[in-house]
Amino acid sequence: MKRFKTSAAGGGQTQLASLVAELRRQISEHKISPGAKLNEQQIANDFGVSRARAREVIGALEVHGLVERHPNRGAVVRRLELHEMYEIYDVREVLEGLAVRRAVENENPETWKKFLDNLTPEFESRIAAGDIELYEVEFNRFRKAVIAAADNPVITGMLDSVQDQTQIIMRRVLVLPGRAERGLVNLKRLLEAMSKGQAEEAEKLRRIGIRAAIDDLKRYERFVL
Amino acid sequence: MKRFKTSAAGGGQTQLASLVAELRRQISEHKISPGAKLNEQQIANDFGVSRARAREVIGALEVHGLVERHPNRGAVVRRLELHEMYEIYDVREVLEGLAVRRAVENENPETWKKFLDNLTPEFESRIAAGDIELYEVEFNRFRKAVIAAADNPVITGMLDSVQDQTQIIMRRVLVLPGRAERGLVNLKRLLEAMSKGQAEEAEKLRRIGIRAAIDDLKRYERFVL
DNA sequence: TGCTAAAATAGTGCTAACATTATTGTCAAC
DNA sequence: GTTGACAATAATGTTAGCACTATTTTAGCA
Repeated sequence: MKRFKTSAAGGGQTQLASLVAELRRQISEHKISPGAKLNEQQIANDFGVSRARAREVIGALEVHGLVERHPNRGAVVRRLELHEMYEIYDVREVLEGLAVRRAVENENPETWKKFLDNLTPEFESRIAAGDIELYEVEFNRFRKAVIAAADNPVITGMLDSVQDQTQIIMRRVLVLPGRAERGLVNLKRLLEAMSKGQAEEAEKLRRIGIRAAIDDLKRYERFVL
Repeated sequence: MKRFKTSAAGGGQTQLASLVAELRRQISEHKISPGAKLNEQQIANDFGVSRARAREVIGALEVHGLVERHPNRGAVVRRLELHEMYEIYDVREVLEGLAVRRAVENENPETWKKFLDNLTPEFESRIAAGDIELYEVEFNRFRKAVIAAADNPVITGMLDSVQDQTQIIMRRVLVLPGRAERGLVNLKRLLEAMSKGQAEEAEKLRRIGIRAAIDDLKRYERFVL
Protein backbone atom coordinates (compact mmCIF):
# COMPACT_ATOMS: atom_id res chain seq x y z
CA MET A 1 0.00 0.00 0.00
CA LYS A 2 1.28 3.35 -1.02
CA ARG A 3 0.63 6.20 1.30
CA PHE A 4 -0.53 9.28 -0.60
CA LYS A 5 0.52 12.66 0.67
CA THR A 6 -2.29 14.69 2.15
CA SER A 7 -3.30 17.83 0.31
CA ALA A 8 -1.33 20.05 2.59
CA ALA A 9 1.96 18.28 2.02
CA GLY A 10 3.27 20.81 -0.43
CA GLY A 11 4.74 20.25 -3.86
CA GLY A 12 2.07 22.35 -5.53
CA GLN A 13 -0.05 19.50 -6.73
CA THR A 14 -3.19 18.59 -4.85
CA GLN A 15 -3.67 15.11 -3.52
CA LEU A 16 -6.51 14.65 -5.95
CA ALA A 17 -4.40 15.58 -8.96
CA SER A 18 -1.65 13.19 -7.86
CA LEU A 19 -4.07 10.35 -7.37
CA VAL A 20 -5.77 10.93 -10.68
CA ALA A 21 -2.44 10.99 -12.47
CA GLU A 22 -1.48 7.69 -10.86
CA LEU A 23 -4.75 6.00 -11.70
CA ARG A 24 -4.54 7.29 -15.24
CA ARG A 25 -1.10 5.85 -15.55
CA GLN A 26 -2.20 2.48 -14.25
CA ILE A 27 -5.22 2.40 -16.50
CA SER A 28 -3.27 3.48 -19.56
CA GLU A 29 -0.65 0.78 -18.98
CA HIS A 30 -3.40 -1.77 -18.39
CA LYS A 31 -2.12 -2.40 -14.87
CA ILE A 32 -5.77 -1.88 -14.16
CA SER A 33 -7.41 -3.69 -17.01
CA PRO A 34 -10.30 -2.53 -19.14
CA GLY A 35 -13.42 -3.98 -17.58
CA ALA A 36 -11.90 -3.95 -14.08
CA LYS A 37 -14.09 -2.74 -11.27
CA LEU A 38 -13.04 0.20 -9.17
CA ASN A 39 -14.59 0.76 -5.81
CA GLU A 40 -14.25 3.63 -3.43
CA GLN A 41 -13.30 1.66 -0.35
CA GLN A 42 -10.70 -0.37 -2.20
CA ILE A 43 -9.02 2.70 -3.61
CA ALA A 44 -9.11 4.34 -0.21
CA ASN A 45 -7.39 1.27 1.24
CA ASP A 46 -4.90 0.91 -1.60
CA PHE A 47 -3.72 4.50 -1.46
CA GLY A 48 -4.24 5.23 2.21
CA VAL A 49 -6.69 8.06 1.67
CA SER A 50 -10.19 8.72 2.85
CA ARG A 51 -13.17 7.26 1.11
CA ALA A 52 -14.28 10.79 0.32
CA ARG A 53 -11.07 11.37 -1.58
CA ALA A 54 -11.33 8.07 -3.38
CA ARG A 55 -14.78 9.04 -4.46
CA GLU A 56 -13.49 12.27 -5.90
CA VAL A 57 -10.85 10.39 -7.83
CA ILE A 58 -13.40 8.09 -9.37
CA GLY A 59 -15.57 11.07 -10.20
CA ALA A 60 -12.67 12.72 -11.98
CA LEU A 61 -11.93 9.56 -13.92
CA GLU A 62 -15.57 9.43 -14.89
CA VAL A 63 -15.58 12.96 -16.20
CA HIS A 64 -12.36 12.18 -17.99
CA GLY A 65 -14.10 9.31 -19.75
CA LEU A 66 -11.82 6.61 -18.41
CA VAL A 67 -14.38 4.85 -16.24
CA GLU A 68 -18.05 4.27 -16.48
CA ARG A 69 -19.97 4.66 -13.25
CA HIS A 70 -23.17 2.94 -12.36
CA PRO A 71 -25.01 4.59 -9.51
CA ASN A 72 -24.96 2.48 -6.36
CA ARG A 73 -23.05 -0.26 -8.16
CA GLY A 74 -19.59 1.00 -8.73
CA ALA A 75 -17.29 1.97 -11.56
CA VAL A 76 -15.79 -0.05 -14.39
CA VAL A 77 -12.74 0.85 -16.43
CA ARG A 78 -13.93 1.56 -19.93
CA ARG A 79 -12.84 -0.52 -22.85
CA LEU A 80 -11.76 1.49 -25.81
CA GLU A 81 -13.71 0.48 -28.86
CA LEU A 82 -12.06 0.31 -32.19
CA HIS A 83 -13.98 3.17 -33.70
CA GLU A 84 -12.89 5.30 -30.78
CA MET A 85 -9.34 4.44 -31.57
CA TYR A 86 -9.74 5.90 -35.02
CA GLU A 87 -11.52 8.96 -33.70
CA ILE A 88 -8.74 9.60 -31.25
CA TYR A 89 -6.14 9.10 -33.89
CA ASP A 90 -7.68 11.70 -36.15
CA VAL A 91 -7.12 14.15 -33.37
CA ARG A 92 -3.69 12.85 -32.58
CA GLU A 93 -2.66 13.36 -36.17
CA VAL A 94 -3.37 17.06 -36.15
CA LEU A 95 -2.03 17.64 -32.67
CA GLU A 96 1.27 15.87 -33.32
CA GLY A 97 1.58 17.80 -36.57
CA LEU A 98 1.01 21.02 -34.69
CA ALA A 99 3.55 20.09 -32.03
CA VAL A 100 6.18 19.40 -34.67
CA ARG A 101 5.46 22.67 -36.46
CA ARG A 102 5.83 24.68 -33.28
CA ALA A 103 8.92 22.75 -32.28
CA VAL A 104 10.58 23.65 -35.56
CA GLU A 105 9.63 27.28 -35.14
CA ASN A 106 10.80 27.42 -31.54
CA GLU A 107 13.98 25.39 -31.47
CA ASN A 108 17.42 25.61 -33.00
CA PRO A 109 17.60 23.26 -36.04
CA GLU A 110 20.81 21.81 -34.60
CA THR A 111 18.67 20.02 -32.07
CA TRP A 112 16.93 18.03 -34.75
CA LYS A 113 20.15 17.52 -36.65
CA LYS A 114 21.47 15.69 -33.61
CA PHE A 115 18.53 13.33 -33.63
CA LEU A 116 19.03 12.75 -37.33
CA ASP A 117 22.69 11.97 -36.78
CA ASN A 118 21.67 9.17 -34.42
CA LEU A 119 19.98 7.34 -37.26
CA THR A 120 23.14 5.65 -38.44
CA PRO A 121 23.27 2.74 -40.88
CA GLU A 122 24.01 0.58 -37.85
CA PHE A 123 20.87 1.88 -36.16
CA GLU A 124 18.88 1.11 -39.29
CA SER A 125 20.19 -2.40 -39.67
CA ARG A 126 19.37 -3.13 -36.04
CA ILE A 127 15.80 -2.01 -36.65
CA ALA A 128 15.66 -4.10 -39.81
CA ALA A 129 16.91 -7.03 -37.72
CA GLY A 130 13.98 -6.61 -35.34
CA ASP A 131 15.30 -4.48 -32.51
CA ILE A 132 11.96 -2.76 -32.00
CA GLU A 133 12.76 -1.57 -28.49
CA LEU A 134 15.65 0.44 -29.86
CA TYR A 135 13.34 2.15 -32.28
CA GLU A 136 10.77 2.75 -29.60
CA VAL A 137 13.23 4.29 -27.18
CA GLU A 138 14.72 6.60 -29.80
CA PHE A 139 11.36 7.59 -31.16
CA ASN A 140 9.99 8.39 -27.72
CA ARG A 141 13.08 10.40 -26.90
CA PHE A 142 12.53 12.41 -30.06
CA ARG A 143 8.84 12.83 -29.40
CA LYS A 144 9.41 14.11 -25.87
CA ALA A 145 11.83 16.66 -27.22
CA VAL A 146 9.28 17.82 -29.77
CA ILE A 147 6.57 18.24 -27.17
CA ALA A 148 8.92 20.12 -24.89
CA ALA A 149 9.99 22.39 -27.73
CA ALA A 150 6.41 23.03 -28.81
CA ASP A 151 6.06 24.63 -25.37
CA ASN A 152 2.29 24.59 -25.27
CA PRO A 153 0.71 23.03 -22.19
CA VAL A 154 -2.64 22.66 -23.92
CA ILE A 155 -1.12 20.49 -26.62
CA THR A 156 0.83 18.56 -24.02
CA GLY A 157 -2.26 17.90 -21.93
CA MET A 158 -4.31 16.76 -24.87
CA LEU A 159 -1.58 14.51 -26.19
CA ASP A 160 -1.15 13.00 -22.74
CA SER A 161 -4.82 12.22 -22.72
CA VAL A 162 -4.59 10.71 -26.16
CA GLN A 163 -1.60 8.66 -25.12
CA ASP A 164 -3.38 7.34 -22.05
CA GLN A 165 -6.03 5.79 -24.18
CA THR A 166 -4.04 4.46 -27.08
CA GLN A 167 -0.62 3.43 -25.96
CA ILE A 168 -1.26 -0.23 -25.32
CA ILE A 169 -2.79 -0.80 -28.71
CA MET A 170 -0.17 1.23 -30.50
CA ARG A 171 2.59 -0.84 -28.93
CA ARG A 172 0.99 -3.82 -30.58
CA VAL A 173 0.97 -1.97 -33.86
CA LEU A 174 4.65 -1.20 -33.48
CA VAL A 175 5.57 -4.86 -33.79
CA LEU A 176 3.56 -5.43 -36.94
CA PRO A 177 5.53 -6.51 -40.02
CA GLY A 178 7.62 -3.65 -41.31
CA ARG A 179 6.02 -1.01 -39.08
CA ALA A 180 9.21 0.06 -37.41
CA GLU A 181 11.06 0.21 -40.71
CA ARG A 182 8.40 2.34 -42.32
CA GLY A 183 8.28 4.50 -39.23
CA LEU A 184 12.00 4.97 -39.43
CA VAL A 185 11.83 6.09 -43.04
CA ASN A 186 9.23 8.67 -42.11
CA LEU A 187 11.27 9.75 -39.10
CA LYS A 188 14.34 10.37 -41.21
CA ARG A 189 12.45 12.50 -43.68
CA LEU A 190 10.81 14.34 -40.84
CA LEU A 191 14.09 15.06 -39.14
CA GLU A 192 15.57 16.22 -42.42
CA ALA A 193 12.79 18.74 -42.85
CA MET A 194 13.12 19.83 -39.25
CA SER A 195 16.89 20.22 -39.57
CA LYS A 196 16.26 22.63 -42.41
CA GLY A 197 13.70 24.59 -40.42
CA GLN A 198 10.86 23.59 -42.71
CA ALA A 199 7.97 23.84 -40.29
CA GLU A 200 5.09 23.18 -42.65
CA GLU A 201 6.81 20.33 -44.38
CA ALA A 202 7.57 18.80 -41.00
CA GLU A 203 3.94 19.12 -39.97
CA LYS A 204 2.86 17.38 -43.15
CA LEU A 205 5.34 14.56 -42.70
CA ARG A 206 4.42 13.99 -39.10
CA ARG A 207 0.82 13.76 -40.05
CA ILE A 208 1.68 11.27 -42.77
CA GLY A 209 3.55 9.20 -40.20
CA ILE A 210 0.58 9.08 -37.85
CA ARG A 211 -1.77 8.26 -40.67
CA ALA A 212 0.52 5.42 -41.77
CA ALA A 213 0.53 3.89 -38.29
CA ILE A 214 -3.22 3.94 -38.07
CA ASP A 215 -3.47 2.50 -41.57
CA ASP A 216 -1.37 -0.42 -40.37
CA LEU A 217 -3.76 -0.90 -37.50
CA LYS A 218 -6.65 -1.00 -39.96
CA ARG A 219 -4.88 -3.50 -42.11
CA TYR A 220 -4.08 -5.88 -39.26
CA GLU A 221 -7.05 -5.28 -36.99
CA ARG A 222 -7.85 -8.94 -36.49
CA PHE A 223 -4.33 -9.63 -35.26
CA VAL A 224 -4.01 -6.69 -32.93
CA LEU A 225 -7.23 -6.85 -30.98
CA MET B 1 -32.27 26.88 -6.23
CA LYS B 2 -32.30 24.20 -8.83
CA ARG B 3 -32.88 20.68 -7.68
CA PHE B 4 -30.49 18.29 -9.40
CA LYS B 5 -31.66 14.86 -10.31
CA THR B 6 -30.14 12.12 -8.20
CA SER B 7 -27.90 9.66 -9.95
CA ALA B 8 -30.61 7.08 -10.24
CA ALA B 9 -33.02 9.33 -12.07
CA GLY B 10 -32.32 7.87 -15.49
CA GLY B 11 -31.42 9.68 -18.69
CA GLY B 12 -28.02 7.98 -18.91
CA GLN B 13 -25.95 10.79 -17.50
CA THR B 14 -24.75 10.65 -13.94
CA GLN B 15 -25.59 13.41 -11.53
CA LEU B 16 -21.92 14.32 -11.41
CA ALA B 17 -21.67 14.69 -15.16
CA SER B 18 -24.76 16.88 -15.26
CA LEU B 19 -23.49 19.11 -12.51
CA VAL B 20 -20.08 19.45 -14.07
CA ALA B 21 -21.61 20.38 -17.40
CA GLU B 22 -23.73 23.04 -15.72
CA LEU B 23 -20.84 24.52 -13.80
CA ARG B 24 -18.71 24.50 -16.92
CA ARG B 25 -21.42 26.36 -18.75
CA GLN B 26 -21.72 28.97 -16.04
CA ILE B 27 -17.99 29.43 -15.82
CA SER B 28 -17.55 29.66 -19.58
CA GLU B 29 -20.28 32.31 -19.85
CA HIS B 30 -18.75 34.17 -16.92
CA LYS B 31 -21.96 33.74 -14.93
CA ILE B 32 -19.47 32.61 -12.38
CA SER B 33 -16.65 35.06 -12.85
CA PRO B 34 -12.95 34.36 -13.04
CA GLY B 35 -11.62 34.86 -9.55
CA ALA B 36 -14.90 33.83 -7.93
CA LYS B 37 -14.74 31.51 -4.96
CA LEU B 38 -16.51 28.18 -5.03
CA ASN B 39 -17.26 26.39 -1.85
CA GLU B 40 -18.63 22.95 -1.27
CA GLN B 41 -21.48 23.85 1.03
CA GLN B 42 -22.66 26.69 -1.21
CA ILE B 43 -22.76 24.46 -4.26
CA ALA B 44 -24.55 21.78 -2.28
CA ASN B 45 -27.16 24.38 -1.28
CA ASP B 46 -27.44 25.93 -4.73
CA PHE B 47 -28.01 22.66 -6.51
CA GLY B 48 -29.75 20.68 -3.79
CA VAL B 49 -27.16 17.94 -3.63
CA SER B 50 -25.06 16.53 -0.85
CA ARG B 51 -21.84 18.16 0.19
CA ALA B 52 -20.02 15.03 -0.88
CA ARG B 53 -21.34 15.43 -4.39
CA ALA B 54 -20.44 19.11 -4.45
CA ARG B 55 -16.95 18.17 -3.46
CA GLU B 56 -16.73 15.75 -6.34
CA VAL B 57 -17.85 18.44 -8.74
CA ILE B 58 -15.19 20.83 -7.56
CA GLY B 59 -12.63 18.05 -7.83
CA ALA B 60 -13.65 17.43 -11.43
CA LEU B 61 -13.42 21.12 -12.24
CA GLU B 62 -9.98 21.15 -10.69
CA VAL B 63 -8.77 18.27 -12.79
CA HIS B 64 -10.34 19.96 -15.78
CA GLY B 65 -8.21 23.01 -15.09
CA LEU B 66 -11.13 25.36 -14.60
CA VAL B 67 -10.62 26.00 -10.91
CA GLU B 68 -7.66 26.19 -8.67
CA ARG B 69 -8.02 24.55 -5.29
CA HIS B 70 -6.23 25.50 -2.15
CA PRO B 71 -6.33 22.78 0.47
CA ASN B 72 -8.50 23.74 3.42
CA ARG B 73 -9.25 27.13 1.88
CA GLY B 74 -11.50 26.54 -1.04
CA ALA B 75 -11.49 26.82 -4.80
CA VAL B 76 -11.20 29.82 -7.09
CA VAL B 77 -12.27 30.00 -10.71
CA ARG B 78 -9.14 30.37 -12.77
CA ARG B 79 -8.48 33.40 -14.87
CA LEU B 80 -7.36 32.61 -18.35
CA GLU B 81 -4.12 34.34 -19.10
CA LEU B 82 -3.42 35.77 -22.46
CA HIS B 83 -0.66 33.36 -23.33
CA GLU B 84 -3.04 30.52 -22.56
CA MET B 85 -5.48 32.00 -25.00
CA TYR B 86 -2.91 31.72 -27.75
CA GLU B 87 -1.95 28.22 -26.72
CA ILE B 88 -5.56 27.13 -26.83
CA TYR B 89 -6.05 28.78 -30.18
CA ASP B 90 -3.19 26.89 -31.72
CA VAL B 91 -5.03 23.74 -30.83
CA ARG B 92 -8.37 25.09 -31.91
CA GLU B 93 -6.95 25.91 -35.30
CA VAL B 94 -5.98 22.35 -36.06
CA LEU B 95 -9.09 20.82 -34.53
CA GLU B 96 -11.49 23.05 -36.42
CA GLY B 97 -9.56 22.34 -39.60
CA LEU B 98 -9.87 18.63 -38.94
CA ALA B 99 -13.58 18.94 -38.25
CA VAL B 100 -14.15 20.73 -41.54
CA ARG B 101 -12.12 18.17 -43.46
CA ARG B 102 -14.10 15.30 -42.01
CA ALA B 103 -17.36 17.12 -42.54
CA VAL B 104 -16.57 17.54 -46.24
CA GLU B 105 -15.68 13.88 -46.52
CA ASN B 106 -18.77 12.70 -44.66
CA GLU B 107 -21.53 14.95 -45.87
CA ASN B 108 -23.27 15.65 -49.14
CA PRO B 109 -21.85 18.87 -50.70
CA GLU B 110 -25.41 20.12 -51.14
CA THR B 111 -25.45 20.73 -47.41
CA TRP B 112 -22.69 23.26 -47.67
CA LYS B 113 -24.13 24.74 -50.82
CA LYS B 114 -27.21 25.63 -48.83
CA PHE B 115 -25.15 27.50 -46.28
CA LEU B 116 -23.39 29.30 -49.10
CA ASP B 117 -26.69 30.29 -50.66
CA ASN B 118 -27.63 32.03 -47.43
CA LEU B 119 -24.81 34.48 -47.86
CA THR B 120 -26.75 36.82 -50.08
CA PRO B 121 -25.71 40.35 -50.99
CA GLU B 122 -28.36 41.49 -48.54
CA PHE B 123 -26.76 39.38 -45.83
CA GLU B 124 -23.39 40.87 -46.65
CA SER B 125 -24.59 44.46 -46.56
CA ARG B 126 -26.23 43.87 -43.20
CA ILE B 127 -22.91 42.60 -41.83
CA ALA B 128 -21.13 45.56 -43.37
CA ALA B 129 -23.69 47.78 -41.64
CA GLY B 130 -22.80 46.29 -38.28
CA ASP B 131 -25.31 43.51 -37.70
CA ILE B 132 -22.81 41.35 -35.86
CA GLU B 133 -25.42 39.18 -34.22
CA LEU B 134 -26.64 38.06 -37.60
CA TYR B 135 -23.16 36.98 -38.52
CA GLU B 136 -22.70 35.24 -35.19
CA VAL B 137 -25.92 33.29 -35.45
CA GLU B 138 -25.26 32.15 -38.99
CA PHE B 139 -21.67 31.27 -38.28
CA ASN B 140 -22.58 29.24 -35.21
CA ARG B 141 -25.28 27.45 -37.14
CA PHE B 142 -22.71 26.52 -39.76
CA ARG B 143 -20.15 25.50 -37.18
CA LYS B 144 -22.58 23.20 -35.38
CA ALA B 145 -23.40 21.53 -38.66
CA VAL B 146 -19.72 20.97 -39.33
CA ILE B 147 -19.10 19.42 -35.95
CA ALA B 148 -22.11 17.18 -36.32
CA ALA B 149 -20.99 16.09 -39.78
CA ALA B 150 -17.46 15.44 -38.60
CA ASP B 151 -19.08 12.78 -36.39
CA ASN B 152 -16.17 12.36 -34.03
CA PRO B 153 -16.95 12.63 -30.32
CA VAL B 154 -13.30 13.16 -29.45
CA ILE B 155 -13.13 16.26 -31.61
CA THR B 156 -16.46 17.45 -30.26
CA GLY B 157 -15.35 17.02 -26.67
CA MET B 158 -12.10 18.82 -27.20
CA LEU B 159 -13.70 21.67 -29.07
CA ASP B 160 -16.29 22.00 -26.31
CA SER B 161 -13.48 22.31 -23.84
CA VAL B 162 -11.77 24.89 -25.99
CA GLN B 163 -15.00 26.82 -26.36
CA ASP B 164 -15.58 26.84 -22.62
CA GLN B 165 -12.38 28.68 -22.07
CA THR B 166 -12.33 31.10 -24.94
CA GLN B 167 -15.84 32.11 -25.85
CA ILE B 168 -16.14 35.26 -23.81
CA ILE B 169 -12.96 36.75 -25.17
CA MET B 170 -13.71 35.72 -28.71
CA ARG B 171 -17.06 37.45 -28.57
CA ARG B 172 -15.16 40.62 -27.85
CA VAL B 173 -12.94 39.95 -30.83
CA LEU B 174 -15.98 39.51 -33.03
CA VAL B 175 -16.96 43.17 -32.62
CA LEU B 176 -13.52 44.48 -33.50
CA PRO B 177 -13.32 46.73 -36.60
CA GLY B 178 -13.84 44.69 -39.74
CA ARG B 179 -13.63 41.33 -38.00
CA ALA B 180 -17.05 40.14 -39.07
CA GLU B 181 -16.48 41.28 -42.64
CA ARG B 182 -13.17 39.52 -42.88
CA GLY B 183 -14.73 36.48 -41.26
CA LEU B 184 -17.45 36.51 -43.83
CA VAL B 185 -15.02 36.62 -46.73
CA ASN B 186 -13.26 33.58 -45.30
CA LEU B 187 -16.56 31.82 -44.68
CA LYS B 188 -17.62 32.29 -48.30
CA ARG B 189 -14.40 30.88 -49.64
CA LEU B 190 -14.61 28.04 -47.17
CA LEU B 191 -18.16 27.16 -48.16
CA GLU B 192 -17.21 27.32 -51.83
CA ALA B 193 -14.47 24.78 -51.27
CA MET B 194 -16.78 22.62 -49.19
CA SER B 195 -19.52 22.78 -51.83
CA LYS B 196 -17.02 21.37 -54.30
CA GLY B 197 -15.98 18.59 -51.94
CA GLN B 198 -12.47 19.97 -51.57
CA ALA B 199 -11.64 18.61 -48.15
CA GLU B 200 -8.01 19.67 -47.90
CA GLU B 201 -8.65 23.12 -49.29
CA ALA B 202 -11.46 23.52 -46.79
CA GLU B 203 -9.20 22.47 -43.95
CA LYS B 204 -6.62 25.02 -45.02
CA LEU B 205 -9.16 27.81 -45.30
CA ARG B 206 -10.69 27.05 -41.94
CA ARG B 207 -7.30 27.17 -40.35
CA ILE B 208 -6.60 30.49 -42.05
CA GLY B 209 -9.87 31.82 -40.65
CA ILE B 210 -8.98 30.82 -37.10
CA ARG B 211 -5.50 32.25 -37.47
CA ALA B 212 -6.97 35.53 -38.72
CA ALA B 213 -9.26 35.83 -35.70
CA ILE B 214 -6.41 35.30 -33.29
CA ASP B 215 -4.26 37.75 -35.21
CA ASP B 216 -6.97 40.36 -34.68
CA LEU B 217 -6.88 39.58 -30.97
CA LYS B 218 -3.14 40.15 -30.98
CA ARG B 219 -3.51 43.41 -32.80
CA TYR B 220 -6.14 44.80 -30.44
CA GLU B 221 -5.08 43.17 -27.18
CA ARG B 222 -5.19 46.35 -25.17
CA PHE B 223 -8.78 46.99 -26.17
CA VAL B 224 -10.10 43.52 -25.60
CA LEU B 225 -8.71 42.65 -22.19
C1' DT C 1 1.92 53.67 14.64
C1' DG C 2 3.90 49.31 13.61
C1' DC C 3 4.95 44.72 14.75
C1' DT C 4 4.19 40.26 16.75
C1' DA C 5 1.80 36.62 18.82
C1' DA C 6 -2.40 34.55 19.81
C1' DA C 7 -7.09 33.77 18.77
C1' DA C 8 -10.69 33.33 15.54
C1' DT C 9 -12.45 32.04 11.26
C1' DA C 10 -13.59 29.73 7.08
C1' DG C 11 -13.52 25.94 4.61
C1' DT C 12 -11.90 21.60 3.60
C1' DG C 13 -10.62 16.78 5.21
C1' DC C 14 -11.93 12.70 7.44
C1' DT C 15 -14.68 9.28 9.78
C1' DA C 16 -18.65 6.83 11.05
C1' DA C 17 -23.18 5.51 10.59
C1' DC C 18 -27.02 4.68 8.21
C1' DA C 19 -30.11 5.16 3.90
C1' DT C 20 -30.79 3.97 -0.77
C1' DT C 21 -30.68 1.49 -4.91
C1' DA C 22 -29.73 -1.71 -8.57
C1' DT C 23 -28.24 -6.15 -9.28
C1' DT C 24 -27.64 -10.89 -8.05
C1' DG C 25 -28.97 -15.08 -5.80
C1' DT C 26 -32.30 -18.32 -3.97
C1' DC C 27 -36.35 -20.85 -3.85
C1' DA C 28 -40.86 -22.38 -4.97
C1' DA C 29 -44.28 -23.14 -8.44
C1' DC C 30 -45.40 -24.55 -12.90
C1' DG D 1 -36.02 -26.37 -17.26
C1' DT D 2 -38.08 -21.82 -16.80
C1' DT D 3 -40.15 -18.04 -14.56
C1' DG D 4 -41.37 -14.98 -11.01
C1' DA D 5 -41.18 -13.31 -6.36
C1' DC D 6 -38.57 -12.17 -2.64
C1' DA D 7 -34.32 -11.74 0.03
C1' DA D 8 -29.59 -10.68 0.17
C1' DT D 9 -25.76 -8.21 -1.26
C1' DA D 10 -22.57 -4.79 -2.70
C1' DA D 11 -21.55 -0.38 -3.35
C1' DT D 12 -22.71 4.10 -3.50
C1' DG D 13 -25.23 8.25 -1.54
C1' DT D 14 -26.01 11.19 2.24
C1' DT D 15 -25.69 13.21 6.68
C1' DA D 16 -23.61 14.61 10.82
C1' DG D 17 -19.94 15.58 13.62
C1' DC D 18 -15.55 16.66 14.53
C1' DA D 19 -10.45 17.25 13.14
C1' DC D 20 -7.26 19.90 10.69
C1' DT D 21 -5.11 23.70 8.39
C1' DA D 22 -4.03 28.07 6.30
C1' DT D 23 -5.34 32.62 6.45
C1' DT D 24 -7.26 36.62 8.64
C1' DT D 25 -8.24 39.30 12.57
C1' DT D 26 -7.47 41.07 17.05
C1' DA D 27 -5.08 42.47 21.07
C1' DG D 28 -1.10 43.85 23.40
C1' DC D 29 3.25 46.00 23.64
C1' DA D 30 7.15 48.90 22.30
